[in-house]
Amino acid sequence: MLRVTKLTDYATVILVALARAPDRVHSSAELAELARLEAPTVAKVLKPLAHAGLVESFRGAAGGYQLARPAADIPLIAIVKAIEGPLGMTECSGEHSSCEHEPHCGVQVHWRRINDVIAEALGGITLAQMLPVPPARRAIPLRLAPAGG
Amino acid sequence: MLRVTKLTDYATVILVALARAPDRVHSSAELAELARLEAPTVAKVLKPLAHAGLVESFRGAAGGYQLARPAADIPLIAIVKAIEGPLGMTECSGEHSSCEHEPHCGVQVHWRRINDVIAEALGGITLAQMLPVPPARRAIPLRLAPAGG
DNA sequence: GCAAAGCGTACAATTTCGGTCCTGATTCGA
DNA sequence: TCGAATCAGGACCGAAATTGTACGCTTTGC
Repeated sequence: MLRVTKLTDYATVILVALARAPDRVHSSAELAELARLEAPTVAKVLKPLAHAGLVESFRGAAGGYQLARPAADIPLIAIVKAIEGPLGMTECSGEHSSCEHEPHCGVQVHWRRINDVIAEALGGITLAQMLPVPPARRAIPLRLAPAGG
Repeated sequence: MLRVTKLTDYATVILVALARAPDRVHSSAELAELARLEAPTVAKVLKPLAHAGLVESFRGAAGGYQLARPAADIPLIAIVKAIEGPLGMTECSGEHSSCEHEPHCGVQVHWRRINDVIAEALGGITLAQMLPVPPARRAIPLRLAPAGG
């Protein structure tokens, strides 16, 4: 387990589709086709993404969505946070804990550090690194290190 | 979100309690008191922990549980796996994926790598690091400052 | 004014999680 | 041998989150 939700998974697929044509505006219906997902589901995912400022939305006829920033400037942690809210490995590792066991728990401070470790790991991966590699360049090993290295 | 379940959280608390007296056998009722949890819940957590070989169980009267290994040899990833099963950030990042979108998904290979990064992060933390005070130095009063580096 | 497209909300179905209980199996002591 | 203590394994139920869908409203372009 320890998994992200399907919505977060979908979000990455949709954002990858957007990142492959960053200059165009895609309607949610078009994105649904590209990502092979149901249109209402795509719309549902795009809303929090727009709220978080990861994509830009254009209303009205010929409207749609577009990446708000270059894919290399969108870390994975931002996507996860946009869909699932702030990272919190346990009840008490978030901002304000409501755990009654806190006084005699003794592990919450450690979970907070683990939280940071995970966040750091997710922050080191950008959307650009999720893009499919062109077949001609597939021989180059994938790396999780920040882009530019 | 991206959180572990409460059961996993409980498991760390219970294991910490065991680690503070590694030589003694604790009944589940005793552990429930130490961890301030309900006895049935503690029993439920201990079962998969014993299955995973993290704790040793002794049946019969005067039976109970004991750490199977030193706390320093129990990485956090083992606890998470024992309670929640194999790590899988997404549907398709596990061993065998059942995701129908896989052919045109293009991100599953990246999620697998992310999976590894998280596993590595969780593997670098041991139960010993979750202890409030090293057992050997229990006589020393609790201090907020780091103990000598 | 009309159509296209996003926005917001609400709702039902499914799954998972959290917690409890019950019935056996095993070991120790009288 | 009998009984008590304790773990083992499973079943069960309620609560919550996830998932997917639908409806009505607002904005924009022609």
